[in-house]
Amino acid sequence: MFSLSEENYLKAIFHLQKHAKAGVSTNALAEEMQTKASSVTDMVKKLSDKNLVIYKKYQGVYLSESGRKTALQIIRKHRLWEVFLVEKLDFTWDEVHEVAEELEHIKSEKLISELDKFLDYPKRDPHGDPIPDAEGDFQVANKTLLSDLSIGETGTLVGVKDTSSEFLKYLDKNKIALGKTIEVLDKEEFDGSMLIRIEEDRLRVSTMVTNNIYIKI
Amino acid sequence: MFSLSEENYLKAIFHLQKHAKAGVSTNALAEEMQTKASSVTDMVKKLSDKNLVIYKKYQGVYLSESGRKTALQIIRKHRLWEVFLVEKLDFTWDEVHEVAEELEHIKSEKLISELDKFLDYPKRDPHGDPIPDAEGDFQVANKTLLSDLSIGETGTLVGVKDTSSEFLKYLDKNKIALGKTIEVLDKEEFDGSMLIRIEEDRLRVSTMVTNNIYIKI
DNA sequence: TAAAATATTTAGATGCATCTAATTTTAAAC
DNA sequence: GTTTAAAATTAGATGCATCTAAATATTTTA
Repeated sequence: MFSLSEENYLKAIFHLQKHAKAGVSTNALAEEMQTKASSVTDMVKKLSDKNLVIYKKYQGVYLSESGRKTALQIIRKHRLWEVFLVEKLDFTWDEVHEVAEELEHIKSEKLISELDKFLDYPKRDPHGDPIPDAEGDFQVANKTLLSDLSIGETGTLVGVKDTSSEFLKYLDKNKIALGKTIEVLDKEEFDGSMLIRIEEDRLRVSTMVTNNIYIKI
Repeated sequence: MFSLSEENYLKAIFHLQKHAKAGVSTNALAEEMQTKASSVTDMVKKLSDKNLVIYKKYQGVYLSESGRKTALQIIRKHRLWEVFLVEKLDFTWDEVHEVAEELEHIKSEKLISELDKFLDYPKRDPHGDPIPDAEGDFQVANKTLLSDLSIGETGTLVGVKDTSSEFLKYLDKNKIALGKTIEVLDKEEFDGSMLIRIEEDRLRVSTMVTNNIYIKI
């Protein structure tokens, strides 16, 4: 069907498209894919020939409907494998990404539908991100960044924005985990840092942290 | 570490080496890999440069110790994934091969050791083939081809040689499965076909069948 | 053992994904 | 609104795995 590289580009465009107002720029894609702008141009042309993206020279790139569908299927696979690794193989949430990056490219409809069933149709991956269903539909959670809460507000931790190993290990160390209740006790005007309560614990966290934690109020 | 193609060549050489008395020939490898002899020569040179095989022009190719180890690790992964697919994801034994061909190339030590644990350290795959351990050691079963049994002899079905979907479906249809007891009731001198008893059932089978079933007496 | 047949290797080309260096287009600054 | 800076594209090259066609070894056959 599609090559490894093509699938990775589609995924990258999908992720960048969410945050961008206009089309995804060549440079942004090059940064995301850890490659050169000229390589991006080449690949984007190929994806355009296959009608996976809409591309006009110098105007950035957009996913087509079929490109979006394909990207969502890859993301579905990635997140299902992450659930498998954590729930069945005792991986920690900071260890799953790399391996899932490989597993997501295995081509078998049956494999994924059976895996989904085996995991009992999970709705979210270990980082709180929604898992698209076979049709590509998924719940868009109404979530807020912790940094946007005011003093006195309380919510549940439903996801993380930064999924780097370093950040996740920091969270583990401080017993900050999905599903826990967080209350904002104080907020420092100067640097935006917060004093928060997580269940029984109190903790001061910087904006590096509060900007990467999603809360549902 | 090694490319997809390199890994597949190592595996192919390993399988052909078992049956061959001398080195594996270029043509045999080309046949196994579904490619041209010239492509084989190129790849074999590359593997030789990496000390994975021993190769002298026109003399065939042998796995080196490190090549053998690598091949066994790939086979280990392939067979563990097959067990997973059958036992956890409800695949049938004729459906697993293709998917396992892809899964076997995922690169993660932890993934495989955890999978092994999750499956409770299986010793054989769904076709009865032994699963090498992390060191590459595996049990060599004392098994005989069904075609080598004489009238009156009884044994247990411990493996299949042909793992094609067609053959496995034929076995399923006739309720011939791993672990079942088989008795040779009669053998036709003319064409080698046999009348066998499998548990309660009686069945006449051709040499196409008896040459592809392994029995432990 | 010389000729014929078969097997294997070499030489040169292709497609894919990538790169560097040079060019062109667009956006920003003055 | 030119000029300058930044972004994007093109042209041409590289490495990998493969191919075809031609050349060379080896094995078989007469």
